[in-house]
Amino acid sequence: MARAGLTVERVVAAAADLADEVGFENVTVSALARHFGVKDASLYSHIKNVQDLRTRLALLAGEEMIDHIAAAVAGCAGRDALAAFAGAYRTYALKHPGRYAATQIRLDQPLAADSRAMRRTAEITYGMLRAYGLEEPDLTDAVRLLRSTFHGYCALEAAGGFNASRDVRASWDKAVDALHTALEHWPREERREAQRKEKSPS
Amino acid sequence: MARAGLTVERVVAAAADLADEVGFENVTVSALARHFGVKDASLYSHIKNVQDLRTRLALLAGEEMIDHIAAAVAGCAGRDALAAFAGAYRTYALKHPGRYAATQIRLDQPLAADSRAMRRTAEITYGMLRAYGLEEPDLTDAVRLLRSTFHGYCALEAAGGFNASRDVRASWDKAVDALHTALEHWPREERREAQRKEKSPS
DNA sequence: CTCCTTACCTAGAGGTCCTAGGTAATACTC
DNA sequence: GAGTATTACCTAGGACCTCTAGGTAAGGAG
Repeated sequence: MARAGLTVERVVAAAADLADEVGFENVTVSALARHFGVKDASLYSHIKNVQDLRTRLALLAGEEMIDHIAAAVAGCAGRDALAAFAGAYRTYALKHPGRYAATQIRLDQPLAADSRAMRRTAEITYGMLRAYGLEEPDLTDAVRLLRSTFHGYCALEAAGGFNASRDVRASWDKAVDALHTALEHWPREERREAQRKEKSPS
Repeated sequence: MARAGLTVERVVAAAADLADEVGFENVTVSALARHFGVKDASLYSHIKNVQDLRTRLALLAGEEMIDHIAAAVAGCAGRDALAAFAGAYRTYALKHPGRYAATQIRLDQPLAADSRAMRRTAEITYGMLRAYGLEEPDLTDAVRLLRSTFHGYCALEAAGGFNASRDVRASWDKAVDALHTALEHWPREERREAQRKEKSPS
């Protein structure tokens, strides 16, 4: 009986491909075993359990995605960096829906939670935003806004949440423009007070 | 043998509560049957299959959520309406994580896809945005931006995606402020051209 | 060529989804 | 209240999934 030559890396890589094909939630040990022409029990010498497989897949996808984004952002600043980041983010999410879904699961192992990919993502995001001259806590607020919008948009688009009446790519570009505007006119305390006074008599 | 008195409505309602307890993806026919003290096969006279159960749950949650939002937005306009919408959205999503997750699944039945809840949500959202004087296609773009940010933020927050270093509620308020700013300074074609000229010599 | 590691196996328990066909509790009719 | 129709709920069983325990054989190291 010829061996399939399984290793953790090959198993996780195959799981990633499978995730992009059939969806992250449909990545099953059995399906993976079928893909290798092997019994499911055989995979348990390489992975601890399904949870373990998914965590490894999430880490792989996280690394891949931030590499992709970092390459796009390199050498850009300000609005260009934002557009590059956004474009690379959406491209990856749409091209690799299963891997992208994997990046969104909660990693309960605290060791995995601050992986290299996590730290790099934070670095690049905060670095990109420094051009807008924000300071804490506004910087964190802005990061959360960007992450939310990017993730929400890609999740909705991938789930078919947008009807086809308007080009989805065009809306994305507009959203990125709007975020750029929001970052440039970031609401600071004095602005908000002023606006509140302005509208209070109404 | 005393009957449990099952009906479709009771089953779906119990599924909704179960979803909020254990998460939408963990709503299973078996668990639901256990909750009623009944064999799983018995539920299949009330629901077609798991997919059917989830679709019904999604429709229920969608109705509930838009009712909650509509009540909050009633009588507000402009920035207040946006804040009320956002607040009600996030409140519901955090209070009913399972139901909220249900609202995000893809409804493949075209009949269910434009349900009453869907149409009401669209009405209320577009109505809220009319105060900003946008026209198509910018209106659709703005709706997509709001949906994305709201959904993304709640999804990330519910998944524990934000660390506790900064108050999550405060970030949310800032994000809503930023969206308001973005809507007021919505990037129109002439603005973008002007900005492009402005920065092109750099 | 032997030994050791390990890739892969069989067997089996337990959970989930779902169908087919049956029994009994309720509601409806007279 | 007796007979009838409806349906809530049952048992039995197949298919697929996760995961454990313990075994066999393929490959490399000496």
